[in-house]
Amino acid sequence: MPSTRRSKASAPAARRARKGPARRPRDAERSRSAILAAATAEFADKGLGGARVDEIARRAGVNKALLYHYFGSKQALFLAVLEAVYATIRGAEAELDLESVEPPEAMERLVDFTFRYFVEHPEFITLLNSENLHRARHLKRSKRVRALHHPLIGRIAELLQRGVAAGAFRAGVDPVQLYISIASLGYFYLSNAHTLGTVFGRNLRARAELEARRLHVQEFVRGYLRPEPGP
Amino acid sequence: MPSTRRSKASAPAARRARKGPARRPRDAERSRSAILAAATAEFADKGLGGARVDEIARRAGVNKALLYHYFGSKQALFLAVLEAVYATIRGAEAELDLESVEPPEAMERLVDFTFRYFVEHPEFITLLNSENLHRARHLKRSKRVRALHHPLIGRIAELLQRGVAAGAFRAGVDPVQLYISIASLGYFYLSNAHTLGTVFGRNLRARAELEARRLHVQEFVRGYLRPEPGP
Amino acid sequence: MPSTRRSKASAPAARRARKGPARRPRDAERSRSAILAAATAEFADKGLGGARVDEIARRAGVNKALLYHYFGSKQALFLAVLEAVYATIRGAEAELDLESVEPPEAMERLVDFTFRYFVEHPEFITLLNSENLHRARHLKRSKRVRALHHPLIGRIAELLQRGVAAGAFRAGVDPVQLYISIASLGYFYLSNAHTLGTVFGRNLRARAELEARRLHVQEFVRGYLRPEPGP
Amino acid sequence: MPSTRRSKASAPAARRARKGPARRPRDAERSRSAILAAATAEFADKGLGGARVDEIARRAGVNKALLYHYFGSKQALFLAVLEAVYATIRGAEAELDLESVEPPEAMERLVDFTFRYFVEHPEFITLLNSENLHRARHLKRSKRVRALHHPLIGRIAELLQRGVAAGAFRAGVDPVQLYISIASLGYFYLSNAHTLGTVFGRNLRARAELEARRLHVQEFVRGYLRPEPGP
DNA sequence: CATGAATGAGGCTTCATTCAT
DNA sequence: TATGAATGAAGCCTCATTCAT
Repeated sequence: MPSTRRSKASAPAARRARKGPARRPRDAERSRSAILAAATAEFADKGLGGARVDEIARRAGVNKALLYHYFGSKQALFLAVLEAVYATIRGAEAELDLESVEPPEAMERLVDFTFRYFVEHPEFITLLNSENLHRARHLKRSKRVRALHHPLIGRIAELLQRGVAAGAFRAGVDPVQLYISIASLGYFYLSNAHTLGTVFGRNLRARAELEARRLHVQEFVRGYLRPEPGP
Repeated sequence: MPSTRRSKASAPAARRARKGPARRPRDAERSRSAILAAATAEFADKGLGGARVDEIARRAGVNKALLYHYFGSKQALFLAVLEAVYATIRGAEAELDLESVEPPEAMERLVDFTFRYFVEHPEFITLLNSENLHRARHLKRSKRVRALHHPLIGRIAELLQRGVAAGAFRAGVDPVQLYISIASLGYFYLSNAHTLGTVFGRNLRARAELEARRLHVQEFVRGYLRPEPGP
Repeated sequence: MPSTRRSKASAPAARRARKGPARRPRDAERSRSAILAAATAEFADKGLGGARVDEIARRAGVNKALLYHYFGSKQALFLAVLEAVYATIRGAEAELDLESVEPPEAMERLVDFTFRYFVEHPEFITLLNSENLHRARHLKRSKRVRALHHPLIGRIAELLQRGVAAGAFRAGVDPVQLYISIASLGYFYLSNAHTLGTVFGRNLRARAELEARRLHVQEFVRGYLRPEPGP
Repeated sequence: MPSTRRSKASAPAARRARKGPARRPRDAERSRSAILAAATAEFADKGLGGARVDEIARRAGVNKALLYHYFGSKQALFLAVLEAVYATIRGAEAELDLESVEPPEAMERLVDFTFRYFVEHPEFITLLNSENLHRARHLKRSKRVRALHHPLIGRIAELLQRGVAAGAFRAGVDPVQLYISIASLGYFYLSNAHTLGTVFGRNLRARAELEARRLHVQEFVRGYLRPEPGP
């Protein structure tokens, strides 16, 4: 019949004969997370457009069809990846315990965490760049993501208040602007490390360069937040 | 396309008759720059991977084969675009005349120029992001680009020196780090405006938001550069 | 670059080396009609769903991409085929010259033409069945097709009038109903020849059976059109 | 699906305890007929090629694997559907009791039944069209189906004889041809209602149109069967 | 200089079917 | 009896690139 698929043949025997603990154990949860991990890597490496569904399935060790079974489409998978990486960074951030130390140290912690997180999670940067190229089309469909960011701004606002009250920080700083600036100083450096490194003739991902940058960023934020000298 | 085509058979004859060997000496240049402009727009809009050669040719009003005739490949065209946008921004920067004003004002000019340039040239941001996704593979092949950046750093270094000497700036600031930071504060805000806007629930490209950001960046840089209070 | 295609290699030399008059002579019109012919055959053979674009391109001797270049999509190609077959049958019908003979003979001509056309153009039947399975979705988009059918009904109406006036036909016959009935008697027999042949144990496409059916249809229509006997 | 599933673990135990070896003796039958009903609807809606096994299982509220357990393949299921619909129409036909009324009325009943059955069972038409597209490949494998049609022709032959004897019908009519014609006049009208409706600009499935067609068909058959006027 | 015709090589997605429990 | 997990084999469509004129 023309419009129907032909039947298959072999392969199951071969699979059964493999070694030990059965490679694909019909564990739905494991398959799902393998796909998500593979997709994160692939999307981070090549962007949404450049990523290949074939490659994601291969990396995950599953059939392409299973990927569609679980996630529906390449784009839906991309959104799932975005939600996952956002949840991860915000989750780690939430454990910083900024409330229990003095404002200057708390701020230093936040700056350090942010910079180091970007260094250690380059996928975060490429994924967000890809999403921005697409004008946040996917993220806008997500309800989970916005909820993740309210607490972050709340904590920064509180930290600023404490610092002002203690005479450690200048007054009048918008917490959203500040957070964006803190992120900027690390994000842009890393996101654009290849072009900046090329035009300035430096390897910005070298260990010493990274450390120098981290200190510069710390000093930059600290310097800005210094209170105005009294009259 | 209609506007760039001449009527069927008459024009070429007229052309050939004009003045000897130079055949249509202007049209070649015009086609070339039309392609470049179209490519800039298309690459900026969709990234390198997402851009379509068909679409570039269509926007330029020329045949696809002509595009290949002039540029050889999509990637070579992309590099030509990158070189062009770098040349443009560095050229504009060079006209800032930072040397003829006091250091604080010169710095303010530089910060303002950088921020406004990014706002007014969104293509610059997307193109660089695309090139970074590809690990600056194209730019590394370019000899012209590195040469463009030497003067920039030199001028910033000189400006810092003048400022320190005048007691207006803190000492010990690396001009490369500073330039990267100045760029960061605008670039990241704009490059990630879609995702940031989504997660923070603000339209970061609104006129008022842009102005607020510009002032924040100015203050951020100024605050950081303040000299340490004397003992 | 991940998101771009790799370059090709050979093949053109092989093509040039082939025999005589260059198989693909860059003749747009010829390619178009080859595709249309191949598509007609393939759609007729397997239906819209069962037809394979690959197979159509193969039958037409062109690349699949060219097919998309000319027709846009499988469905648009299907509509082009439908329009072509409708135009063909209505065109042939228009040449019947029903006006110049006596009504009974004219009617006989029309019935004969219709039956024979279906016999000789089995693709017409399968294509229409396919389109009906899809609820005429494609045809509804066509503006050309409706215009083709106005004249047909007009001519049948006129023929009926002439026949009634001459005392040869009964009065009060709706030309649309009549046309549908004439078509029915051949169409259904042929469209369902496989199942009818199976359940009745007869080969309905055998020459003798076809001839018997044709005569039956002629007699059926003639019998129905006989005027009521006077009181 | 929810309504066909029992609560998690309790039900099976209760079942097993019921009365020895018969485990859930009714559910098997119920699943089977649910699948058949779902398949009938899906095949009728989309044709054999367009129907989706997933969708059939979903409509039936069972797992796809169960469908394969019962029917073996999509094609075998299609044949089961065909056999079922043939059995249904022939069964209904058998109850017409044509023998107990005068020939003209009996014929009218047959024509009416046939027309109305097609109107009320559109699935019958699409299923047969699909099977004919596939050249009756499935039906040919069925032994049950041919047996269903012998009686039908026998009864029509008998009816014709009675009618001729009574002077109500013309002589020399082949019962198979007549049956095919009766079916034609309704089947084609309905099978091709979408394309005919489109090209003639009428909604042939509107109630009034259907009634007009039914009367036309009645009159068409009656008119044809009128005896020739005596000399 | 310029073009329309043509194509090979994928890319995303779907689907009938089987496996392990 | 019944299921959720898994897959090989296409199917439609796109795209960078080349050819012939």
